Amino acid sequence: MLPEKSGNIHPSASQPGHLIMPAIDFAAVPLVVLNSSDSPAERTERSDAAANRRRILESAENLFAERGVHAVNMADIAKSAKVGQGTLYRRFANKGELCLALLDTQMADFQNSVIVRLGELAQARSPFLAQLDWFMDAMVFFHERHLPLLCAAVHGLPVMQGRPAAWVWEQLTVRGLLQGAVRHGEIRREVALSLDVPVYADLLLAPLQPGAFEMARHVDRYSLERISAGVRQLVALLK
Amino acid sequence: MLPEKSGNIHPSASQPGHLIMPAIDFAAVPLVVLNSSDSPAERTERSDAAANRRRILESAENLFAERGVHAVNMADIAKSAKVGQGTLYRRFANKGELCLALLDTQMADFQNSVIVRLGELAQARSPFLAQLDWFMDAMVFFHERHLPLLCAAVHGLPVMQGRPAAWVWEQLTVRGLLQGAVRHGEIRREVALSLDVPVYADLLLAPLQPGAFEMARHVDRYSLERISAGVRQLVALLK
DNA sequence: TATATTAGCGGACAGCTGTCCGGTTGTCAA
DNA sequence: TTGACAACCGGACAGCTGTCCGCTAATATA
Repeated sequence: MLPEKSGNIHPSASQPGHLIMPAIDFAAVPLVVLNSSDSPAERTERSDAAANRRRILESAENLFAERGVHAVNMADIAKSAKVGQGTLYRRFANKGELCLALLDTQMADFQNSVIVRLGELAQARSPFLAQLDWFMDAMVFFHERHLPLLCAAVHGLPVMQGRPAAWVWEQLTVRGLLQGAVRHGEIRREVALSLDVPVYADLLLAPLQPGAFEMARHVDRYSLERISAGVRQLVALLK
Repeated sequence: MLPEKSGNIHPSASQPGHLIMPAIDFAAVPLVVLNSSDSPAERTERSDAAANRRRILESAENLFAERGVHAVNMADIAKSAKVGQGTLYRRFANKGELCLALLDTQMADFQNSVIVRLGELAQARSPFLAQLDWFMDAMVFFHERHLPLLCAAVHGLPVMQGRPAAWVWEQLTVRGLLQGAVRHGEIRREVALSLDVPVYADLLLAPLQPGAFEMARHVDRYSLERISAGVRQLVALLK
């Protein structure tokens, strides 16, 4: 009767928890990190279920690489993973969630490189805006690389409830770097006074959203360099 | 045999041609307009087909208003319009195209008000950046008003080929105003030198794309005023 | 008005998505 | 080790989307 007895229905979609979340307070150090995985609150996953989840993700990755994301449907994935459709849908409520789960694993690698690089820049006393400049450039290339999966993810999600974990991380990172720039006086005074940091962070990220990015790349045919330069212009304008 | 004998397969989706396209050269007057409708090249529509199209759009609009866009499917619309499904799909290849067609009619009204207002501002010798500021604000409220339809449109489009006419108009208008600002020296020199007008136009519009806008409104819960202020900040930063 | 041509029409249908439910298997406590 | 319970499994199925194809009706021509 109680609909939410055991928490979320599809715990596994984002369960592996590769993604490392920045801490709440970015003021001093923008990338203090928390690892949300292995949360003791969550019951350990049954071994057969874990094996199935691994096989599903592997199969999906292979099929996507073979035929392209579009040409693969859930039944194909289930068959290739030797799993019933019901089982597949238990773990991933739809194709969008599956894509997001795959993205999470890719994103984890990206995150590591970002953390390393931002750490270096921070140690070299690089301004926050320089760090943000580098980050946005890296993001442009990362989104390009995973554009098909990103598009399939948003398209496959029947209704967007909440922001996927990967995008929360991006958002928090940009906010943190912007906030750092504000506190360190890297932004010209008249702008800093009226700057809405959370909103500006989203304005920086909006062009990288699948819809906008797809349009820019495949309709307007902008090069990655041109897009990156444009986005980083938005950073430079704050100086 | 020849697959494109008679031009496009679904001529009626955007056929009514309410949308008024700006001329190519925005340099002097940003909103010189061309009306693409009643093109003599196109064969006149058969009367029964025209009646059906009108009934389909009416029915869709009513059903959407009654139950919400999500809860209405193509079969409902066909039944309500007293038309077979084959007929419905002949005019609108999918729900997304139907939504875009409905949006076009809404957009036409919006365009008229924009043209009037920008004309007034231009006559009062308002700077281009002031016109752009007003335009972006108006756009925020317009997109808010039609957000469900916009979301359904992009979601219902199986694959995005080309930019919908309505968005081309938005893009050209922003580009035109930006270009005007550049030519009239309204932008500070060091920015103007490196400003990529087409890309910057898309950066201004990206936050209004359904995906980003939906996120800003319903996940981050930013008010319209806050979003508008943020977007207009992007305009102000050029000064 | 008669006829040919062509666009339009609509029901049937195939493929895909996401759900349901009876049966099965792992996990925990005794 | 054993029993009880919860989680898991997977095939069947219902709903929706988009296509196909034979039939109908409007338009052009004589």
